[in-house]
Amino acid sequence: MAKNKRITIKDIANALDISPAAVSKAMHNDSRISAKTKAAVKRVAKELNYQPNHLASALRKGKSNLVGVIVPRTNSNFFSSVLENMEDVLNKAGYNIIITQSNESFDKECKNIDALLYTQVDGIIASMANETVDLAYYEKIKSKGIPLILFDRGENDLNVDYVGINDYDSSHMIVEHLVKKGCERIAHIGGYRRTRIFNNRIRGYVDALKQHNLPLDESLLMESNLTLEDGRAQMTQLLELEQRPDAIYAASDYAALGALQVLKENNIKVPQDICLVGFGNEPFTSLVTPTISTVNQNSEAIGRIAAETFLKRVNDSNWKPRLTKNILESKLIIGDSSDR
Amino acid sequence: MAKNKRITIKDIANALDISPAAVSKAMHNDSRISAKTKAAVKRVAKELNYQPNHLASALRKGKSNLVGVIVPRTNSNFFSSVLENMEDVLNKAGYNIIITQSNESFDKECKNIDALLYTQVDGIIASMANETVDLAYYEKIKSKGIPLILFDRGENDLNVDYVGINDYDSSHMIVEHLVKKGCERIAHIGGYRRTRIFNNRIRGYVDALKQHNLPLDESLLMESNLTLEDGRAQMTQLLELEQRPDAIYAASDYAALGALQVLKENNIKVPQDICLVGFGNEPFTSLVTPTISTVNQNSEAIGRIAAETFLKRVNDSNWKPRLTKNILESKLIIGDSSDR
DNA sequence: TAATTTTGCTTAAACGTTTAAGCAAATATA
DNA sequence: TATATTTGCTTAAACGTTTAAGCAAAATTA
Repeated sequence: MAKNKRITIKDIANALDISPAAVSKAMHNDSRISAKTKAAVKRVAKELNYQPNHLASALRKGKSNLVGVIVPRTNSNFFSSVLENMEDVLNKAGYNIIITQSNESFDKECKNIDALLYTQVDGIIASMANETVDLAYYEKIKSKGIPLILFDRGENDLNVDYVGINDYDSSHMIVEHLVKKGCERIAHIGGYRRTRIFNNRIRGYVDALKQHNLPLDESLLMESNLTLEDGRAQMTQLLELEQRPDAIYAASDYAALGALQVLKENNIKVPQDICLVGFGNEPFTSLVTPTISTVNQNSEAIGRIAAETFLKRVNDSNWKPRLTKNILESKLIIGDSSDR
Repeated sequence: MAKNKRITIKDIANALDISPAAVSKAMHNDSRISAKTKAAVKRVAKELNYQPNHLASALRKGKSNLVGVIVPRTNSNFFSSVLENMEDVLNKAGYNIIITQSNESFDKECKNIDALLYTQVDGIIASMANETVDLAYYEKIKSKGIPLILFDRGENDLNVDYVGINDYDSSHMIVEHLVKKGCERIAHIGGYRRTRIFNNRIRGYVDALKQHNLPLDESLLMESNLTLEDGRAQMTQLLELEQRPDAIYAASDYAALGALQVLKENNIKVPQDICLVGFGNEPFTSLVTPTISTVNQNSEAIGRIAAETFLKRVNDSNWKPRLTKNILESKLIIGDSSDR
């Protein structure tokens, strides 16, 4: 087997004694090529084990059919499900995706953007790292004139397409659920306000309390990175209060799990003594005892719609980027941790 | 801002009234270009916001500096950790990675391989889908003359580099641990034998029993896909036996968790009545009650070493692929589920 | 001072495609 | 039968880089 010799369109042309142009057209089923030639070309291509060179065609056409995707990390159920659905839609439209992880680091995110632009992707679909505040790198994407679609972790100031759930409403929904269960001192283990989605969750929490005439106790509202350890620390702090909360709403399932561990260690009954709700529908929420109430973020739809939005934009040559929000329904999944 | 006009090396050349070749060389710090010209080129490049075109340089150089990676799915802790470490090593060497998911489907895997070859990746690092038996597509990679590195889920018959842990020894280690805890009827909820790693785990289990003079009871050795549901079903089946097992060794943490749920539902005390060990070190093993004993597969090292192996192969122009196994140490993590 | 080497560029071709333009032969139309 | 149209190709240029080869000017050596 010829190992180093790459088979090109020219080899096929030579074999059939026609021009490379004819081969190219035959491959693309050009109407000006005879059925006979097309068949011959395809036969020889298969015989020689021809593999089209993407680099050459992309260079010539000025289009790579590659879409760059940036996610904080792939290892949550949410992101991997988003990716799977995104890939499905894009593959069917002839695109391949390049997945990169920012690991929540701003630096890494910038490097990823550079690498993707360098690879000449036709567009970028991204969920921003928690750290990211400076938007210059994202502006760089826009200035290249390729579509930029944000999902889950977005930023209004970029004025691009956004796909996500309504965090404000979801928060509202959770508080409402807890109030219905008779809770009156609801604590919120939230994310940092500088991240839009966490800010919205906090706003939803605050407004829902107000609506139900519950006082806002600042000691019950805390910000953190929402890791399991953060959840443990914040819960410990909450238990030290003179007036303990009767419900915990954590803005991530990991933080909720941390809180649950501390509650169990202190022999506090969940949900009898304290109700608990998380956010994100991580698989483990249904695996632990008690199962944790949580919010499904509709990852399938987010992935699909983000991909479809990209396709719409890339096919509309005179689209000018502007803030276009696509807000999807989220769903409260009631587990044992708040079902009393 | 010029939106559609792409800045090329020619624009820089024109601005400075030098040749494009000089610009290219200046960018690459060629020793035959004066420091003055280099500085000017870099200044103008920054001013014009020049972005090198990867497609053109890759085409010309016959090297894309892209590595394709195929994993069953990204959403396990194991694979995302492998990916993170792989990316780290490869980025530092000037490579970017294209991650694709097979979703355990043979069809999808073939499509992924085609897409990667089409994108002209310089090599492929893969962990095979469970479904994959036919190796023709992997042979296709080899026939292109680019390095193919397998990890975790490999296949001896392909005769390429492999990085993974010693599943046989790990199994041995688990059985030994259970025997030490006084278990005598150890069941194995295993994967299908046709997958090499699961076959090795079964062999390790069987041989370890023999070594400890324990009888091999065929009703205690079962094969499945190792999902949570499989774990539940198999555990239920095991409880129906006249002679129940006193220990369960599941070849995946998910199956172990399923088993644990059934045990708890039947008020069987773990580890007092039955010991339980899983495999894979999924995060939830340390989150549930009792924590599940499991095996750490050394994902960081696997990722790093797979990447380094690729670099070695790609830089050695007269390397001929042959079976080269790099077997790493695994580590038993003893949780409450088998610590009695 | 003359010969040699080094420096700093330029020219031109190449990578593998695609595509606009063109042209002869075959076919259809008048 | 003469003209127009369609069919089925070919030619050549282009996409944006890199690089081998070459050449004049400057610097070094003899």
